[in-house]
Amino acid sequence: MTDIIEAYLKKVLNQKEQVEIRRSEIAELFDCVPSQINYVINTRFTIQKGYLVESKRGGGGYIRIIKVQVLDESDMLNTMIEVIGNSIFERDAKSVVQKLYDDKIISKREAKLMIVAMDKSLYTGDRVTDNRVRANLLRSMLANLRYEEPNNRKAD
Amino acid sequence: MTDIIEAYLKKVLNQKEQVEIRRSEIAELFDCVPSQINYVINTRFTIQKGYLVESKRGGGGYIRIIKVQVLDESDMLNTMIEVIGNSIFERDAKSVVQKLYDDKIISKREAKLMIVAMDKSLYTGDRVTDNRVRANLLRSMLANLRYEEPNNRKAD
DNA sequence: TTATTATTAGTCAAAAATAGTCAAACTAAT
DNA sequence: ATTAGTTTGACTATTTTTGACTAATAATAA
Repeated sequence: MTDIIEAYLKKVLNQKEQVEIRRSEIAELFDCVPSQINYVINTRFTIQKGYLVESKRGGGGYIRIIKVQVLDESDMLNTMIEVIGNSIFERDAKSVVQKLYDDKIISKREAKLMIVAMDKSLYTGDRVTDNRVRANLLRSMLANLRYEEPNNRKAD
Repeated sequence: MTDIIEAYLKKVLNQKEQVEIRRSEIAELFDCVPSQINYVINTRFTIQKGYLVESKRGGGGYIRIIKVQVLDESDMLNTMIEVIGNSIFERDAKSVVQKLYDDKIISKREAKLMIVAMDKSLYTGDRVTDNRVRANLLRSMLANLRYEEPNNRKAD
């Protein structure tokens, strides 16, 4: 069943850059429970496989799958994400950003944006919490740099 | 329905600086309850998205939506820093970043970096703390942009 | 001028309409 | 037999829609 739904979605994505579905409709179409759709998406449309997923709940809700291009620097970024782990000092975080800039993975403006966001003074004041939140932020930002969206995609 | 009404109002605002409506008329036009109009305005025409709303009750009452005019980039950044204040929700923070992107003050990559950094899931889990830290981060990042040379983007 | 009524818009919370999570049960592959 | 992958459904979270009630202003009557 997962394979069938995956194939269906990929067929659509072969024609278009993105596909937008209503979860319950697809579930009905393939006669399965709605959460099956989440399973398909979580296992087959991951960022590693080159897909980005957005969704909205409530009236007019949807799930949108977008094909993205995984960039060359992805491997290096993954390595850095691992190095960051779940806690990082301000000093080390700034070094990571500096390295990205030195390696020309990010622009100067991007580097400065990221560096100011690593500053201790912005956080809670609790060292353990702060290092953890900082790591979360930095990892998320790096993860975001791994891919590029098609530029004709519908704005949200 | 919300999306349809939003699109309608934005279309009018594309031609003019402001739009003035009679709540009951628009509700009738789209066949919805009047308070739906308030919902659209409260969620789609916020100050974070660059709109001001004025209204009057009673005979001849109206709702007026005004596009906020800012002079230049630095002015816009200062305005947004004020709007952020010392606490901001994820949703509103993302609106602010989106607005800066729409106005071409930041690039798409910069916008994405900032938007992922606003995500609730990265913080402590305590709402009050998180909104405060998020505001600190966003204000710092915007303040930083004031002193940078404008980015030289090609085509995003 | 003051009080009353009519005409608007605003607020808030309940209900409805979505999607997400998680773990137990099931199935297939080794 | 064991393990990994899949299916299912109960429960949760988010967003929109709806309507009863409230508040403000204008128009009218006293």
